[in-house]
Amino acid sequence: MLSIIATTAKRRVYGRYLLAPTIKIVAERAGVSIATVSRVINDQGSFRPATAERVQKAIAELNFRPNVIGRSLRTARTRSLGVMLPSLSNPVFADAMAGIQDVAKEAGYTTVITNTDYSAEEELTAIHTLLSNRVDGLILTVTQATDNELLDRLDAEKIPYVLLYNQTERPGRCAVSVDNVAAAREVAERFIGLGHRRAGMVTGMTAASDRADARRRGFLEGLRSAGVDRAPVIEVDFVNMDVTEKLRDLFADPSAPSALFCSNDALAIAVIGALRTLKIRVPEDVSVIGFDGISIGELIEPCLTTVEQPSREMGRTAVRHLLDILSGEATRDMITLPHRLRPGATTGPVAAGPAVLQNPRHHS
Amino acid sequence: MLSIIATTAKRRVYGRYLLAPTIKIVAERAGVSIATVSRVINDQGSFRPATAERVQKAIAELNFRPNVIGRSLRTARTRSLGVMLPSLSNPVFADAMAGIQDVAKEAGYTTVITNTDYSAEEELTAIHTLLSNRVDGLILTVTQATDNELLDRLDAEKIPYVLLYNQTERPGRCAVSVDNVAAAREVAERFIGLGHRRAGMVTGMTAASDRADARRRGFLEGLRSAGVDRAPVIEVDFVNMDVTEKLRDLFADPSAPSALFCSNDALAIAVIGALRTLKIRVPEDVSVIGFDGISIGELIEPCLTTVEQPSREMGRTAVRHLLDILSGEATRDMITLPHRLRPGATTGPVAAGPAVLQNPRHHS
DNA sequence: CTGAAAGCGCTAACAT
DNA sequence: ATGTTAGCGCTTTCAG
Repeated sequence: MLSIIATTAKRRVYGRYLLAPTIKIVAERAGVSIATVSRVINDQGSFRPATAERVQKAIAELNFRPNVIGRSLRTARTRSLGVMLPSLSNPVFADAMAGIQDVAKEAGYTTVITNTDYSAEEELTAIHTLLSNRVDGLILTVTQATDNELLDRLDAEKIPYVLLYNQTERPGRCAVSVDNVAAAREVAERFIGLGHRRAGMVTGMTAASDRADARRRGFLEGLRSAGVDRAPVIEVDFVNMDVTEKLRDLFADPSAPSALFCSNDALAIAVIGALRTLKIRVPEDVSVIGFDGISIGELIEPCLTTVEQPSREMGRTAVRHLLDILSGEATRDMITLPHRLRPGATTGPVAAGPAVLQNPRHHS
Repeated sequence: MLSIIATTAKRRVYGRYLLAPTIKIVAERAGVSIATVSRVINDQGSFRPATAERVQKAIAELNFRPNVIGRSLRTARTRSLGVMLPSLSNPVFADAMAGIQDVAKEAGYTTVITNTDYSAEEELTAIHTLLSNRVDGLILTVTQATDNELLDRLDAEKIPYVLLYNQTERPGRCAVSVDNVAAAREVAERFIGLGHRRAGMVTGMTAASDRADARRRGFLEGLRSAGVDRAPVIEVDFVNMDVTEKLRDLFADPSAPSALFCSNDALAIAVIGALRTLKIRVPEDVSVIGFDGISIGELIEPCLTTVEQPSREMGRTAVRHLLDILSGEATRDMITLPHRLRPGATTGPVAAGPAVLQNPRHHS
């Protein structure tokens, strides 16, 4: 099966593919031992400049690239990081990934990436894959960080990881996020400040996102502090996009909200689109605030009011923290980065009359 | 330095980290040889069901994950694919990456990802990294695919790769893309059909993108076929965003274009923003067409007219093709996927009067 | 059906 | 300053 035909020492063939030169080939060509080649490659130990030169020459001529597989097997380190994110289609995660790469590349680490499509089940297989590949550490966004068997197992096995976007009070479980609860509270305060008394929330499946849940809690808390005790919260599965129907039902009610907080920007944009379909004007009839601060939000019309989180910087921070942990230089703690309520044009004062649909089912 | 303390056979420690169990530990626990464990893991060769059961039990109890590093070293295959893209911040590449992952994951391949920030120099180091990691194949978007030493070297070393987005006539250099020239020609025809005679193009650095160059050629060709021989082409470095100044100069001319083709959507969106700053209305004063079909385009106001390319499907196709090549089942050829001129609201008939700035420098 | 053993490419301890 | 050698975890002949 494995047909390695050594035509010459330099051109080894595996099936139809050329096999890359090894350290041994380099050693032969340079007339030194493989140990010396290794020393030169890694610039450690001692060797004469002249020797190094011969080795470098052989390396260049052979187009030799050290096989990190061999190195990893020997050193029990791969200099690679495993990244698990829900999706790359949502710019908030793509931006975070860009930040992750910024720092990882800089530090000489490779990134292996997996996505879960927001499924807790996929998380299991994704992590399994990453760990089979013996990544040195993990950057993870999980559906739920507080009661999570998977994370418990990582803890038990002492596998270094940093959560990204997730927020948890579990001691020793380190994460990089904004303060979702506080941010959502500010959103409520903003609505109240604009005179809204009937405010609601549209959230993705809270079961699939502890962030969404934290934002809901903060929002309701904020409303409550202002004496608003009841607020409709609708959960939409925006993969299947039943947003319009859910909103149609919501606004059929005469006491429908005059302000909507959406648990993320992608959702907010979908909501604004749905409201347009329902002939409900933003912000004249209903104010909308999103969460994430993806750059699209600034480009749509009207420009989206949102809670901005520094996604790229969060990615960078997560890797820095992970690398600190790997080098034993860090205590495992939570890092909270500052958010910012970014003003836009989807928010305004309460409308004179209610935004209720007269005959909801008749609107297309 | 390397302090492996074997407290028991099951809990080996490296520094402060637990070392994962090996096939040898599993073998001891199951009372078989490592060869048998290997057979069971890979379900090949023959073994008694009862034996397999004991092995599986040991695997489960130890939470054993086969070390793919060891496997890769032995088999000279990693079941990983290297992906090199200019950036993940541009949704067009993030979408392609999502497609890449769809198929790679399905086929049991891991993806290692690197980005080049549109720099040809970074391409060298990125590929070096990927190849040092001995990925089985590469998916690449390069600045320039036709005269490219790097690709020549990959060819010489018989390293399997598939280009994505790049389009080249070089035989044997396989790539997945749309027909950029034809698509751009259609854009010109559309403008002509709307009555535009003065059409221009805004393009990213063509040196950094053979796609941009192909689109420019097709566009000019299309105009020429309609008897329009001169068209301004302005190149902008949209990383540094000098778009507004460049456009201000362009529209200072009384014979300024009434239609602009932008070489990609991110640029088109920036151009529309800049035009707004300059008080030039889209589409009343100037029509705009982009390229890519990123989903943001449909959300901005006015909704962007653009050439849609099936990014996610392109990513999927690239991986499928690469896997075919890896298994020797494919000829190395180009795959052209269909594009589609997606209608939007940024295009309209020629305005009555010219869109020339009266006193350009005085506009903010 | 199972085990013993070689060896993938590399690093690092130990010689010299 | 350099060479020799063991062995990282695994697959795969080759024996039995």
